[in-house]
Amino acid sequence: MIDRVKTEKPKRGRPRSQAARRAILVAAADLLEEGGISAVTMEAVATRAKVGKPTIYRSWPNAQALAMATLMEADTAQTTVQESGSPLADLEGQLLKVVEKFATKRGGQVRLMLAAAEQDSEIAKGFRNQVILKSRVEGHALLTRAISAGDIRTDVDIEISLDMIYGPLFYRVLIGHLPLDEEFAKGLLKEVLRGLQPSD
Amino acid sequence: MIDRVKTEKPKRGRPRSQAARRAILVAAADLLEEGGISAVTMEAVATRAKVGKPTIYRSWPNAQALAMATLMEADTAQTTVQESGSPLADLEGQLLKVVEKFATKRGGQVRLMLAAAEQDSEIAKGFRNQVILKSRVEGHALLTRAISAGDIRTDVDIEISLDMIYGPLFYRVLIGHLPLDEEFAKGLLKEVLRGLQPSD
Amino acid sequence: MIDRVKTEKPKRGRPRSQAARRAILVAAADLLEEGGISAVTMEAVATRAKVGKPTIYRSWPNAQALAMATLMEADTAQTTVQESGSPLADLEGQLLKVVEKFATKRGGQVRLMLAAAEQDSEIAKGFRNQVILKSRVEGHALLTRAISAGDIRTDVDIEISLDMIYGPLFYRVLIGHLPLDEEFAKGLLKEVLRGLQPSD
Amino acid sequence: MIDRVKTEKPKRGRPRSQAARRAILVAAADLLEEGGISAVTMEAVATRAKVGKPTIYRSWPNAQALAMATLMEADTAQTTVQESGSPLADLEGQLLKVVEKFATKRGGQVRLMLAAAEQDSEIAKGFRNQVILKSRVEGHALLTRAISAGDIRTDVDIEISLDMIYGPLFYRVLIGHLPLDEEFAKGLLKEVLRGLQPSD
DNA sequence: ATCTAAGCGAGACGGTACGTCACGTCTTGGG
DNA sequence: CCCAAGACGTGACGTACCGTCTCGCTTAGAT
Repeated sequence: MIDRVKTEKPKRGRPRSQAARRAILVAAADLLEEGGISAVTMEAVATRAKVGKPTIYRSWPNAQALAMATLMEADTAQTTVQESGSPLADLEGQLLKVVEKFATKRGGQVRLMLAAAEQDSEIAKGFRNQVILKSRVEGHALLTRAISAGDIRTDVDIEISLDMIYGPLFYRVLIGHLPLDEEFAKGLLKEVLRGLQPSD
Repeated sequence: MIDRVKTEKPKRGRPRSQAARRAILVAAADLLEEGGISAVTMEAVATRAKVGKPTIYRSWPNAQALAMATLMEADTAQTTVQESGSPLADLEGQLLKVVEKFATKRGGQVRLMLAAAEQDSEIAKGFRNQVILKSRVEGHALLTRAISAGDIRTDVDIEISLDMIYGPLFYRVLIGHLPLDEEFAKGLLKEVLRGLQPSD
Repeated sequence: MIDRVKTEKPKRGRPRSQAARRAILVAAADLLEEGGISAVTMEAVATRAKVGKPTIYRSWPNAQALAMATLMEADTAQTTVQESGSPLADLEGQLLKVVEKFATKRGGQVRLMLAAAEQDSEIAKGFRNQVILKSRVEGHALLTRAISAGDIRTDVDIEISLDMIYGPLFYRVLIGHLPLDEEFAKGLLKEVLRGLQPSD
Repeated sequence: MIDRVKTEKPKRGRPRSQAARRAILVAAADLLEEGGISAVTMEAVATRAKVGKPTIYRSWPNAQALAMATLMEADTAQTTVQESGSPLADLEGQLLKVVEKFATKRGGQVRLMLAAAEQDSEIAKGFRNQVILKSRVEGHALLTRAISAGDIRTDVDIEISLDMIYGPLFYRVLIGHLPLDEEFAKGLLKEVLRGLQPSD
């Protein structure tokens, strides 16, 4: 709570209430948990947070944006990566983290209901980038390091490889035809790496 | 336990109008194309199809179900694959068909908005099975044939392999971080097969 | 009470008409009793009477007409008048009968909800004539006889007098500002007659 | 210091729009005039008044209540009586006013369709009190004054007398068996008074 | 120490769509 | 050849949220 940065704006008038913002996000998160994405209505959030609707609209343009923001908020705590060992070991570690994150009901199914959100709005893109593609971006770095380390052929298409790793994860989360668990993640990685490793 | 099959339905009363059913689906499809999933409202469909709302509700329980049914209906026209050549060649052919199907804006983006539908309802499952998993099921057969033909190692995990093939496709469709095109599909298949083929 | 005399023999196809009619009226009467006039819907009657809606429409043009017919039907049993003693005594007797008839909840309040029915349709007029004005017509005869008998002045306006007698009854039934009971009926008649009787 | 009285309601939130309320009542009145009571539908009123349906429901619980309120509103414009002359003369004046009010097609027939409204709801009672019983209450005062003035016997039952005066009026309005006009009102009053006046 | 602009909770506003109900008509197939 | 069953188009119902707009009040930085 430092945030004491000198802002250039004059910023007159009463500042936005941080308490209100927090209450809104908490209320939205509760509703999300209880009734899924469709339960996060402005009316319900306002009532539960004991906040006026305009106060919500001052910070989020519509209900969907608020829901996404709620999901992203809940996601920011999740950062710790281990960073030790070889790149491929790190990759497996990160994959297991992703599995863990999305294997729970509300951590997975519910938040991914949102994956296919209606529009290409800025907030939707932000959601995708932060919640869904973050791991892929991390994987990109790991894969690059693995190439440098000689663990992977130099001629692989990194983008395709990344999709081969992360695509199946979200495929299972979204479609749910088969369970998403550690065993699957490990098997997947093994199978993918078999094709990526140097043949000699 | 199970209801004894007394279901020789007498089928009394006036039968459902096929003309109405067709008009509804056409209207819904048009609206879907024009304004996306959120344009498929019962009111609009009823008006456009010149049909009473109760007539729609008699066949579909809510707007979302109708939208899904519309997508599934449009999907049944899908041509069956060629079935010539080797299993792996057939697999590539089928993959390209899937790409073609989802690469269009309305054929892809729009219909997959629905991928992450709200509930585990029967209709949602049907949608997933028919529209999303159908290709995967076909792929299963092809992969099995490829194993029999000796084109693929006998010890591969078929489920994981299938996810490695189809997962990335839907990953790109849903998240849209990179384009879904023929080149990607071919490169993906090549990379996947490299890991699956016998080492000799 | 028994009208199930010779319905045993099969009729090989044709006239179920009277049974249907009776079933409809019974169902309508039941619904009227249970939920008031607004409960008498064609759908409910058809379902309860196990009769097709068109069968009802064949006999009554709409739901309101059916409801009125139901009320009229129930009213026809009511005929017995005493016809003894002087005209004025008979008048009091008849008045008490009317009070009794409308003092019950469903016999009064409910059926008179209909008094102010929507239109001047033929059926509505019939209802008014039979259920509401029947007693007034009887009263007309009694008053005429009373004049002949010298119990009432010869110069009274009979129509006004009748309205003075029956108007207050329905006024209380409809508006309900004060109870409709024997005491009121007797007091009313006494007061009215005081003005009508010869002054000498 | 000054004890602040806290009796007033805080009355938070945006106040109800009087413009909307007026527009609704005007629209309802117009529809009532044009198509009778059944034309006063929430949809039609909302459309014509350019008002959202919930705005109407915020003030009236259902269509019937709105229709009654419309009639009552239209009734408040009613001119107060003259108040000069003797009580009995005043009574006649008031009676003629009532006749005038209900003799018109829309001022009478239409508004009295409502007399027998479905339920004992608060709004229905209010309607009865204001539109139908108001004149009776005024009549009560006049009759009491007439007794004090010695124009009427002291032993009459006032309630019965009032019903004898006003009952026939509404009887004719509701049932319509005979016309409601000045002549009738005057004749009625004369006949009633004949019984009420002192015999000497 | 005031002024005053912006934020606050509350809630009414005009809308749109919902899903239900009953209407009165039409269309089957079984008795 | 009826007639029960039930689907049809119509249209109003009353509800839920939407996103916007007053209200009368804080609140806190600028005057």
